[in-house]
Amino acid sequence: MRVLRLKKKKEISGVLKTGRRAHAESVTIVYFPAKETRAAVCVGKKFGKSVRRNRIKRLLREAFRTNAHGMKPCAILLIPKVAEEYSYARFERDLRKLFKREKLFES
RNA sequence: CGAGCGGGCUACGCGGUCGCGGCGUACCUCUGAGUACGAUGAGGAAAGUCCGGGCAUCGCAGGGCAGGACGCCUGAUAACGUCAGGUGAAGGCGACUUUAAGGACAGUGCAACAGAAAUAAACCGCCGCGCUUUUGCGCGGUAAGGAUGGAAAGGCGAGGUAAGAGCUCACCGACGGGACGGUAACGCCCCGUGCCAUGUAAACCCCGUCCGAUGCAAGUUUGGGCUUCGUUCACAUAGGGCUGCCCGUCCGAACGGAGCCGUGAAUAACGCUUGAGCUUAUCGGUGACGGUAAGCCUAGAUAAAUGACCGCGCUCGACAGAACCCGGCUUACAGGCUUGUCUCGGAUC
RNA sequence: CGAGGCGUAGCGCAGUUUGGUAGCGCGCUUGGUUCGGGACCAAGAGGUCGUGGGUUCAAAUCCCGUCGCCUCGA
Repeated sequence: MRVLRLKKKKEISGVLKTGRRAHAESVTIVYFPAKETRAAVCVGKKFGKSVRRNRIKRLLREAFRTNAHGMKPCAILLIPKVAEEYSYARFERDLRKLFKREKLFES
């Protein structure tokens, strides 16, 4: 399935204001119920140079994409935490944990 | 064999599954977009933004001052602060490397401390004369020696002298003139001048050359109509425009606020990738580079696309991600491959 | 994309224009004063001048490169 992206600044700041937060070891999510599932990844300058930032975005995006099946539709922000090392396995594990805890799966 | 020097190339590869950007074709359609297939999709530095240009706009912008950049010569180039070939200088046994390398009789400034003296001369010395004659004092000559300093009046040897001194001579250096070679920087040879005068222009400056400003968030198109108010100006003055200023020149209109309806508004499209383009061959040139022919089309996103997992191989993979586009410079970088009538040392024939 | 500024002792700043000695305040150490502490007085320590080159006899200062931080404009 295709994951829609969350683009507009208004929408993002809206989610940040009114959304619900949940934290894990490697990532924080902020979400708000919506008509369709739309996601955005936030990686600022503090994470390093562009190659490093791109790497984080790709890992996180991929982890979200492969685990977003059967989710309740919502607008969601994915915010990684600053760390020495980033791996796909850790992002995937933490995202699954968060989705379960917040009961975002429909079934 | 060892140690070097110079140049060039490359930047993990292959296969499978899932996924992303734009493109083409086909299909469906609720006109929002979607589905399938196909080919395609980051770099040598994409980086830093240090230079140069294209392109765009500012009413095509002429002159002067100010300001900035550059600075051996010749060439290459669209242009350059870049590159190539040379000259001089410095370093290295050498291959070779480095070089902001115009001007200090146009002027101004600075040279701390030390030292007698820093652009001007005599502290200790040395020598002569006079006095005294144990020491020494005075006058004069001198710049060889000592001491200070980054720098002390060309260097070194010989002659010469009371002691000395380019005072004289040879060699080297400097300056001036001439011949020859070279497009030139300059080289080399000959002759002359005993050489009245330091360093610093990455101090101000002088000379020569060049520079209009702003930058793709440039800019173009679409999206709007009505009412009302205000400011400046149309003889001159004044006002306005692309830079700090002045002169010249151009303009007849330009700008701003409020309300109503309408409204996607850091929005959509264009700019946006065919270009001083790339590859191969060949010709000219020492070379940078240029000419000709054939072939090729090779990212174009806009919160921003290259990833994840599995398998195999090896040397176990560095620095690092296009954002208008080119030419350079600078900086970062695991390694691997390759090359030379190249250099030095050792051994052997 | 473009423009500008800063980096000096543990902290906050002078010194850079015009090159020769790095200084001020707070803090620190030692001594004095006090019954003791504070305040005060006296003495002292402490700086690769962000970093790598260059110019110069000599560089915190002049020039070039580079690193980090901050601010501003579109």
